[in-house]
Amino acid sequence: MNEETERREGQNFIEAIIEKHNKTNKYDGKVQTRFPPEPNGYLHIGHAKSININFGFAKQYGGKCNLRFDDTNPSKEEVEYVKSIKEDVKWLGFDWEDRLYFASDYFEQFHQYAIDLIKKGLAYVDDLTPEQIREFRGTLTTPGKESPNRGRSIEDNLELFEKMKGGEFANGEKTLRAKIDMTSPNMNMRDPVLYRILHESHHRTGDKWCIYPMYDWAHGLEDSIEGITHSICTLEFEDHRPLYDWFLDNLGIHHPQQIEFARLNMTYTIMSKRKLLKLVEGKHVSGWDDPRMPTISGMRRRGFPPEAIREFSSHIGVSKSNSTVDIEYLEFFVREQLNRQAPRIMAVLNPLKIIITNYPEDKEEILESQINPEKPELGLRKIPFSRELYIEQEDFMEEPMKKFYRMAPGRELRFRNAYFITCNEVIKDDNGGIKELHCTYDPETKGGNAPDGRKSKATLHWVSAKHAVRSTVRLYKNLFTTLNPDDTEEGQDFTINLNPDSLKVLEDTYAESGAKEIDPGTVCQFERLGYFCVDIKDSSADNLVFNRVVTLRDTWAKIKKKMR
RNA sequence: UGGGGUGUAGCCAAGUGGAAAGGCAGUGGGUUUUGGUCCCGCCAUUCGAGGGUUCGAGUCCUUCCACCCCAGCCA
Repeated sequence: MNEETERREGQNFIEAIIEKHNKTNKYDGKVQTRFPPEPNGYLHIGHAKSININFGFAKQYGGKCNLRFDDTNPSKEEVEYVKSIKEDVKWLGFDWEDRLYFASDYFEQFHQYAIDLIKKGLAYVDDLTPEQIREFRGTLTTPGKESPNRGRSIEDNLELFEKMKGGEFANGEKTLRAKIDMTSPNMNMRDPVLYRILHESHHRTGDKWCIYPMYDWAHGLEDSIEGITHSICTLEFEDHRPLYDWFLDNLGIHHPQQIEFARLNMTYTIMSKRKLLKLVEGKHVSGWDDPRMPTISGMRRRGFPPEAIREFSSHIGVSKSNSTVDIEYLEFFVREQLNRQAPRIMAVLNPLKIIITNYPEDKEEILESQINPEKPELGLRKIPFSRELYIEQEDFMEEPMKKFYRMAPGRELRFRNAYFITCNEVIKDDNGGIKELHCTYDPETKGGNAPDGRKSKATLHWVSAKHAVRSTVRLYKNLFTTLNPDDTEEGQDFTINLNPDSLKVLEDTYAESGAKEIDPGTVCQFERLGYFCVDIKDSSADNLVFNRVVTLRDTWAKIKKKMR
């Protein structure tokens, strides 16, 4: 086996490349990466994968990762996006320290490099219209034709380029193009445009420029200027690599290695910024940070911990195969993290009233329970108990089905942290609906244990009616009903697959009194139900609003489903 | 019918000629004051398909098939 390409098990292909470079000293053992978003939208979970890869490899190999805004197109980019991107990267737990860069900071250098290329006879000013350029480019199977302007003298090109820069031409009137090969089977090599004229002001450079560099021209230069060693991007740029290399080789400047990996796709999720924008503008969601959005800000608001997103990102791996990760895999990491960190409380989403007929009307007790059984060191919380309680409607069946071992007439079972309680009577309303349950408690079982060793088949959560905090709970489901929202009939668009039930709001819910103390943005576990996050925008002291992050794993739901 | 990529379990993904890692999902059991957590067991005689080389092939050669990307003055 070749020493230099030897691979460690469990290693991904990028690590193999980096370690090979380190061994051969291609970059003096250095690793310098960058995360290069265009500020034209909010970051989403797919970007999180890229962020994790770029910052992760830098850290893993003792290098650094820059945050660089690739702001070469003034017509699409906005400061609002710059702000949100910085916030999101930071929240995810990554630090670019003092290395915050903008492509627009390099415009002057790009311009110089363009002049170098012209002087080398490798770039020319073209007068062709956009339509003509397209015609001359040829097709996938037929070669292109050279522009009649391709043979202009270096002097003419220099002069015309200067005039382009000076604003003497209208938008689209001229371009600067590289002189490569109009017959290349790689379309990117058919004299790509380096500069276009855009009389528009830029969010950072204002009206200083009216010519703006194209991605292919700018990106390698940005990487080169910053001393990037490994320029990691997504698969669709694979056939841009020859061009990336061409520019850097012909300029004779520092030449990073471009490496392409497969972007993240997830089931029931749309990942294109353009489409996410459409959801926002079409008011299908409340904004970029709607908790149903796959954006970082949406997930943050939903209550996904950054640790979970990082763990997810590193567990999905890095490869070149186009894959779609099951959204449940993300939820697994969310649960795993939240189980560790979330304080527990009890809350009832669909209340059913219980009256403990043998419990004195005016009596109240303060019971105790662990804040988080995974972290006993956190201690106990206090929970009030009284004669009237609420339990979950789902936890009672008048005629219990097989394997249902929650509450039913005549049954005794444990109310969590409280008492063994027996259901004696079902009180109905005029329509025959269940109004309330009359029960009795066993005072000997305080805390939830029977001194005689009696067992309970189930343990229910409950809330004291008089102490409970009435709150709003928002239940979220997948935003789309289809595995791949882009799968649509001819003439339809992905919004047809929007899930009408992706948001359900419950106004009549009751949480343990301690819920009032929970800070916005904090996630707690509603025992037996799931994880809920106090909404950072809409929650207030007099109206608590919870977002459901994810449910708990629900074995009972599976059993029910199987029996049907 | 040009060029560039990718095919290993339901979903991710290691494996780079010498006994098919791991995670998720699923499934069976144990513990449990959350039908949660945790713990243990099971879950690919086969790697897109065929042919070839080899003592030996997921790995090498070859033919074929499927899927993704490219014809912006977007990134």
